[in-house]
Amino acid sequence: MARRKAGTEADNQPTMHDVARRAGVSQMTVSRVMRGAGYISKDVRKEVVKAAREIGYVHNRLAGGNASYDNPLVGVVVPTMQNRVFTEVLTGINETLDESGLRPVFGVSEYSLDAEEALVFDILSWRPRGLILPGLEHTKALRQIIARTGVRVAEIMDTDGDPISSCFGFSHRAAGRDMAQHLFDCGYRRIGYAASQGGLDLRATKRFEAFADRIRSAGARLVGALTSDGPSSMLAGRQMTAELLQRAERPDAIYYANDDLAAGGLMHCLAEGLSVPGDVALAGFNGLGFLSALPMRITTTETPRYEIGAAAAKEILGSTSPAGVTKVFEISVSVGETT
Amino acid sequence: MARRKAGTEADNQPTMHDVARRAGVSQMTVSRVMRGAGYISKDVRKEVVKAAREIGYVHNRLAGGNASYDNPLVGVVVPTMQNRVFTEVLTGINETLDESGLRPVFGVSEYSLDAEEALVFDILSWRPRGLILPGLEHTKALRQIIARTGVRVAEIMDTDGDPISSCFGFSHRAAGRDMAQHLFDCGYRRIGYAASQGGLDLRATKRFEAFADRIRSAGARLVGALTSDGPSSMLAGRQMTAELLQRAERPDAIYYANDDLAAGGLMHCLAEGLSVPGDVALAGFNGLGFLSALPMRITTTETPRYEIGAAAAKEILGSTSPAGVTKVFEISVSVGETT
DNA sequence: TTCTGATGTGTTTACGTAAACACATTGATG
DNA sequence: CATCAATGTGTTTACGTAAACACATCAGAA
Repeated sequence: MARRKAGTEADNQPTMHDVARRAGVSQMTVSRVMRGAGYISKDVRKEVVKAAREIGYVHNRLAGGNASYDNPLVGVVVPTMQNRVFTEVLTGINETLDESGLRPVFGVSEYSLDAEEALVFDILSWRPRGLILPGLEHTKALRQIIARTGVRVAEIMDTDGDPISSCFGFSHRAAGRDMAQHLFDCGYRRIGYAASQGGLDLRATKRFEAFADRIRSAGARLVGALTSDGPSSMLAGRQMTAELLQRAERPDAIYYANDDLAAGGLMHCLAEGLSVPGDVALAGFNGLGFLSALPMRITTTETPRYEIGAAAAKEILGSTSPAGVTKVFEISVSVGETT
Repeated sequence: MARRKAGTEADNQPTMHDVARRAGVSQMTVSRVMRGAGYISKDVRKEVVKAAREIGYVHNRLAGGNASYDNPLVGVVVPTMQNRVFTEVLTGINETLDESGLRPVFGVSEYSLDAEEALVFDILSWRPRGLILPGLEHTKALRQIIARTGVRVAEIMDTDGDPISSCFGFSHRAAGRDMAQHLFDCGYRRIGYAASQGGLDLRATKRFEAFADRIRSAGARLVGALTSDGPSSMLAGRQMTAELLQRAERPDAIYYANDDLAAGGLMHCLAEGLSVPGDVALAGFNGLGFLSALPMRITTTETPRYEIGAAAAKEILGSTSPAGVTKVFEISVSVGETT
């Protein structure tokens, strides 16, 4: 039987040797069975599996894992868990990794690049097979350590910038510009804007900058831009909408940093008896599924969250493409209609 | 310099020995600095940190990790990522673990106990410090392996059942019963019910059973119970509500398995011009924050998602309490009012 | 028939860290 | 002033797995 630090009571976990002894084979054979690698005869495999089950052996990846560097962990950093967008990305990542027996180790950066750096240093200590990071902006130290360790990295959600190696996303500048154009084309001229996260969301900022540029160059006016602190929520959207609509120069359309805020805006309108888009048009971002359940539709930009997560995960587990893959996903403005 | 499997090109990651050589100390001293354990003088610490930074060394937990069994990984299984409830639980878990330098490795079971079993076997191969599992129902094999390995386990969300060791949650039967009583006390007598996940959500089922019992024993009638497949969503809630309200015996109150479904019901009512709770009362479950942004309030049961996650995480990292902790959190029916 | 490559199993050793133990040095305590 | 505990650092060794290599056996090809 395997022993462990003297005195650690009944903490003697079985090892491959124990399984091997019981099955009458060598430890190496057990290792091959556990990993499903190499040639193993049906009979031996059955014996080994049976022996392992009988003594309650669980494969220990920490052990040899440091001698062989093929570690089925993938580090994943997301900016927040409060936004459905990232849970959908995570779902795409998780399902794709699952198929290949990889497992995500994750951290939440709360939109802080310094926190992201600390997270990545920590996660790298697990020698992950790859890293999935949000956005293209990172600290210098983070870029350095990634270059030094040579870990495979997939950046996601954004393509406006300089990727470390591969990235999967779309252009937020284009998204902002297109929405501005769309609102202008629909005849709106006094535009409001509402965001959250206190401006830490760099991709939302990119959208807004491109949006504002186009609004102005087209000849419309940005009549108010609010940013709330903290995570985005319907409530924050509702409150900012109320504030925007009380202004002297009242907007005829409002662009929100995301659908949650926009839906909150819609709730304000419902509560106040305002018609959408008659009294004020609302535009969100992401195209989350719950929009289709609302009593009125709002305009939004459809983004492929699940697909981005899945593509990034595939990149990590792929043996192909050493570096330099940039996949730009299609996004499309979907025009809301009142039901 | 450290070498690695011959021929693996520039894949020679530095080791503690390299750092030690550069800093003029022993490998063990580097180990102590990296872990922040043992006694280290300020000067030596500074030298070591500097040397590590210079050569780009990242601590490798896989290596010695198998000799010492104090592994800062915690396995976390959630039934779904589609429901805000679990992302809030995850947030509580993550933030609490973060403070102690632990990291979650997670898996999604999709409400399947067999999938949960497979996930746990996989996660156990990382020799996690502990395991956080949803609910009290698990496969026999899972219970066995947990007993065999002696891994610390915290079950969460539910207290109606027989915990493996410690559990953190509340009684779903009580929640269902209380809501039934509340609706009865308010005078509702024809009650509808709507759920999702095709009945796989065992905790929702417990709520419903206790709810239905009380409804009947109190003398009201359950006039319809619908269950949609797939994850819960506002859209599913809206559709089921439409269906329930078309029935011959039209419900005067509807209980939903969660707030998303209930909010969908509210959207149906808004779209149809029905007054809530005048024409039909709606009751959800969880008390999610977005309810406060809706133009009308619905009744719900407040559950402490974040707190449950945080408590479970604390239990895992606590050296106290070898086993047998059951913490039942308060839940409360919060009555909706029309704004 | 002999050779060859696929199949199946064992032996030896490396992996990089951390525990265990040993041993200075220092400052405070009695 | 001797003793002791706290502080600081080094040496040796264990951890459990998987790579590398070795060596059978066997079927089909040459």
